[in-house]
Amino acid sequence: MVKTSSQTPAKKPSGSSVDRIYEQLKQLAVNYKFRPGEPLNEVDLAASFGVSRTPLREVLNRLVAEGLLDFVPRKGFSCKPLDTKRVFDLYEVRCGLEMMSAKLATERASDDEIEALVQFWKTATEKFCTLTPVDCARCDETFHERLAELSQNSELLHLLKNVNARAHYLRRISMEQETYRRSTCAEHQHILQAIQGRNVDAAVNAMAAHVNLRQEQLVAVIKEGVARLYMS
Amino acid sequence: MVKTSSQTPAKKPSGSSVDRIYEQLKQLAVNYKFRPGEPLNEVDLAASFGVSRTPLREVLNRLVAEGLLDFVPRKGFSCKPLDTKRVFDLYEVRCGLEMMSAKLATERASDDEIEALVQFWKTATEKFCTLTPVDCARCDETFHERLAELSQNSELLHLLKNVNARAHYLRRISMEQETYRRSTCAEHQHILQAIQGRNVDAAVNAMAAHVNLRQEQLVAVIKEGVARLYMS
DNA sequence: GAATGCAACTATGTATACAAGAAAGACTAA
DNA sequence: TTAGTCTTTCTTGTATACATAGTTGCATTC
Repeated sequence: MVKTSSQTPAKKPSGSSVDRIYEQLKQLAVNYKFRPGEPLNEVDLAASFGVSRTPLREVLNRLVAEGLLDFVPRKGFSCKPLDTKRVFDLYEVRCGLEMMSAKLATERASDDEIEALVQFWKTATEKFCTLTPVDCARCDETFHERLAELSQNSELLHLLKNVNARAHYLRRISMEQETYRRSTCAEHQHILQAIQGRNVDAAVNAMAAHVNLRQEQLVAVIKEGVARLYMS
Repeated sequence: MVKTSSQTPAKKPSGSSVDRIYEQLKQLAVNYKFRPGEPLNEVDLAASFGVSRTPLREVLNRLVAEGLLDFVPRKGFSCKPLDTKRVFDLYEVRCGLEMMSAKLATERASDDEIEALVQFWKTATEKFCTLTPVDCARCDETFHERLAELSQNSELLHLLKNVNARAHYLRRISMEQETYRRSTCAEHQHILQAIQGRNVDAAVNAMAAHVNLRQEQLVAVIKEGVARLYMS
């Protein structure tokens, strides 16, 4: 059972319950605050958010559809387990989507849009190595999602955001190694250079190399990572 | 308002309500039995399924997360509109996923698995041109999903199923032109030959050509299709 | 001591009631 | 007539109650 940030459930401010608890519960899920496979007790969870089971279950159903939780009828909701195969598959799909993203961004983004992203990453780079792994992960995520926006394909962006959410915890693990924090900056710059040069193949290859490196790393450290899940 | 198949809501057989109505409602959504943008009245819809609003809303939330319906707080659920841009984006993403699928299947499927798919399509081909457009669409969908299974990547398969569901109605439109029904058989065989020859590039290119052809056709006929949506 | 069956308990599935926000309509005033 | 506002009605948001399936633990029996 996870404690929510506020220990006093007696507050119910603005906006609908569903809106409020959706984001909170999603954060708990993507950060694996529940142990993999852990069954979620609806009554306890609802109480910890200060709502009834009805809106909670609506949120849980959404998260199941997004692939962030599991559900078995008459058994209930549970945290999605993480195993090597799933990590591999997730990153393989991510790689494919990111390659599309790089290709389309190179073909479609305006010079100004590219320049804005370059500036964003230049600013990020300066502080990147001083950030916590969690903030690095978030920063990295933002970079990739802003890049996907340049593809001008909202369906692609949506899918990539979903995959990124599911890979969020993995990205955190990845960013805990200083080596990878450091190489991220160079690799992103490499990708950006290819896009600025309007070189589709170079951009796609740079992106593929970037994601594949993480995939290999993650599959390698996943056992340690999974072990750590059980400690937290 | 859409009438469900059973006009007598007084039956409640086995299985949970959610399980039962999920599939039904999904079919209504993917076949655009609701007009694009049409608001869904929860009370009426629940009554037509013979259930209360609680399980209905759980299903609706799932379908929103799957991208099959829209939702605006305090306004409710509505059918997702179809426009040219969305069709284009959807097929562009589909193309990318199918190319991944073809690549991985070529690399990973066993000879037996490929042979089974070849046999499946040989059988399908014989009756394909005599089928209704709806059955053609379903058959085509099955082919692509079975191919995706050979990629041995369940995340890819899951994403592709989702995209296929959202494109289901478009596929039906596509299959209404006899030209496209006919060319589908040849193109699928072309893809299968490349996979059997373990020629990754050929398989990917054949798949890309296959999907892109539909994309172009659909973007062209989408106005007519959308008009027809309002007639049905 | 192990296994089977019963009983109490726990958690999920669904209906219903009520609260509250939006929409539609009616009435008044300019 | 038209704009504006008030009222009524309809729809959604959420809590709660109850039904039912699943689980646990204890007792009885072999």
